[in-house]
Amino acid sequence: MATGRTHRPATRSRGIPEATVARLPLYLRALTALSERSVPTVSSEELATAAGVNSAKLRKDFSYLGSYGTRGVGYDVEYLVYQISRELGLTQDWPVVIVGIGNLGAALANYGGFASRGFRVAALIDADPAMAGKPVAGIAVQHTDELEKIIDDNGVSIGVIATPAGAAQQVCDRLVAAGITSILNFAPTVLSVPEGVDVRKVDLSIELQILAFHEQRKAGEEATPPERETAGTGEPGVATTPKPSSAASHRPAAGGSGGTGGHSVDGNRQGPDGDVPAVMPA
Amino acid sequence: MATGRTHRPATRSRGIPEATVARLPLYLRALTALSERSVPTVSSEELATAAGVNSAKLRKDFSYLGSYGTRGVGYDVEYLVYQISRELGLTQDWPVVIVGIGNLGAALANYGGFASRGFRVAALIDADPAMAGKPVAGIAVQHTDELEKIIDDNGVSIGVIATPAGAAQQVCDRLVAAGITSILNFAPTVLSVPEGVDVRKVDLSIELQILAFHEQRKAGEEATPPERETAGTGEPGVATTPKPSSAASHRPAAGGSGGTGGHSVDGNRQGPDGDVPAVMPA
DNA sequence: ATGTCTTTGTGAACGCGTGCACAAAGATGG
DNA sequence: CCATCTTTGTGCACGCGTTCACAAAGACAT
Repeated sequence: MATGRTHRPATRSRGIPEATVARLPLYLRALTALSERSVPTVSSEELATAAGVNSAKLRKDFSYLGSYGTRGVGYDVEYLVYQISRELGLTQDWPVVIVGIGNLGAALANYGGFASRGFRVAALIDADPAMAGKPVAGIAVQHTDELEKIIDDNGVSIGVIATPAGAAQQVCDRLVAAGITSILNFAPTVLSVPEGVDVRKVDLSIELQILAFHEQRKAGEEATPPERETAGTGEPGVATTPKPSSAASHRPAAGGSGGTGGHSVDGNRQGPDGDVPAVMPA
Repeated sequence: MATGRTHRPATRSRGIPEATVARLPLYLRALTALSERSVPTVSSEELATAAGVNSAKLRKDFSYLGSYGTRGVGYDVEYLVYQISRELGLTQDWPVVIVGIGNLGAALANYGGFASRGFRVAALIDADPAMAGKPVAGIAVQHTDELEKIIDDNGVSIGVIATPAGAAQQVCDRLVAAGITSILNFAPTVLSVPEGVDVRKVDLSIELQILAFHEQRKAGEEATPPERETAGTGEPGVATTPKPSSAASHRPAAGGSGGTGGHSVDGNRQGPDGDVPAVMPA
C-alpha cells in the first residue's frame, strides 16, 4: 500500500501486475536465503511457505516473468534469484539520497538492508546548517542548498524523504524539479507530484492505527456473541448515534473526552454507545 | 500491505472492508488538520483532495461507518473526527512495547506520531545487557528477560519488533506467548504467528525495490517504442534467456550468458542480461 | 520405451475494490 | 410553501487479484 496518489495504470504496458511486483522482493529474499544455504532447487510449495504466501499465487506470479520452473522438480534457485533481480532492476546500482537526517533519517542511513540490495546511499541531506559536515553512518551530511547539485552530479533518481511533515512537500518539489522520479516518503503527509513520478509512503502511525482497529475488534468480539447479525447501518450496539443537527455547534463536547478513561470500558467492546457522551454534544 | 501471512477473513463479520480501514487514518489526519484550523465542515470533494483519494471512494468509505454527512453541506469535521477515532479504537489508550532498540528502534521511540494518536510507549526492550537502564527518548531500556512481566503488568497488546531479522521470530514468539495480539514488524522476515494474531510489516528495502522496478521501467520505456507488443514470455529485448537445462548444472551459465552483452543494450534499459555479473556468480 | 509420479503453468470462477452516475436529501432563497 | 441548487449516499458495472483445480510437462524407475 503506497502511492496514495490517484491511481495509475502502473505496469499496464508490460504484463506484470502491481500486486505481483510487490511480492517479488519477498520471493527474492527467501531465495537469497536458500541460495546462501546452497540449496539448488525449490518447489513452489516450499518457496511459498518461506515467503509466507500461497503456492498457487506464487506460481502465477512467476508465470508473469516467464516459464522458469521445471515440472516435477521445481525452480532453480540461483537462476530465479537472477531473473527476479533483473526484473526488479537490482542488477544495477541505484544511488539514493536521504533528505531529513533526524532520528529516522539517521536510522535509514545506517540500515544495512539497502546496500545489500543494490541501493547505495549517495548523500544525506538536511536543512539544519549545524548538521552540515557531521558524519552519519560514515557519510558527511550536506546542506539542502546542495540538493540539486548532488542529485545531478550523482544521477540520482530515487529520493527518500524523512523530514518533518511540514517540510515534506517542499522537499518533494525540489527533488522532483531536480530530476528525481521515485520517492519513498516517511513523512506523514500526502505528497502531490506530477505525472510520471512514483511515490510510495511508509507511515508508522497509520500502521499502528490499523492494528488498533483490529485489536479493538478482537476485544469486542470476545464480549459479544461472535457472529452478530450484520445490522444494516450501524453496528451491533451503536444503532442510531444522533448526528450533529447540521447547523448546530460544530464542536462536540470535547471536555469529557477523557473518554473511556476511568471505567472498565465495558468488557472491552466499545460500549453500545455508552461512551458517546465523550464527544457528542450533550 | 502488510500481514504477509496467509490471508484472513479480516473484517468480514462487521461490515468495514479492509481497504477502507486502511484509509481511515488518512482521513483522520486530514480532518485533524482541518479541525485545528477550526474549519466546521468539509465536502467529500475537499476532504478527498486533502487525503489524496477519489471523492466517490471517500463517500463510500464513510457510508460503511454510517450516514454522518449532511446533503448539500458536507461533513461536520469535529463529529467525523470522533466517529473515525472511535471506529479505529483511538478513543482509548494503547500501550505498546518496542523490542530492539537499535537505530530504528530508537528512532521509533522518539517518533512523535505515536503519542499524538493515542499510542503510548510503555516500554523499550533490548537483548543487549549493556543497553539496560540506558534512557532512550526519556524511557529506560529494559532487558529482554523482563519482556513477559512488562507486557503483563502494563496490559500491552501491541508490540513493535525492530530487531535484526535473525531475532525477530524468536521475539515474536515470546511476545505472542506473553499475550500480544498485534505486531508491527520492521524486521525483514516473514513472521509466523498463530491464528488470531495480526501482523503488519514495514519493510524499507522492499519499498525501495518496488520503486526500482518502476524506475527501471520508466528508463526502459524512453528508449523503447512506448507500446511494445506484449510479447508472450520475455520482454522487449530479453527474448529467450535459456533456462537451466533441468538436471544439468543448477547454475545458469553465467559466464557465457554475457550473450547479448556487447551491443547497445538499448539506451537505458537494463541490458538484456549484459550485466549479469553483478548478481550471477561468475 | 513405457508408465508412474511429481510439480508446474494456467483457464476459469469468484470476490473485493474502484469509479461512474444518478436519485434522494436537505439547505437556501424567494 | 415552492423552486433551485448543492452534495451526499449508493446501485451498478467493471477490472484486478486470488484461488481452485487440472491438464501438460518432465523426471525417474523399470
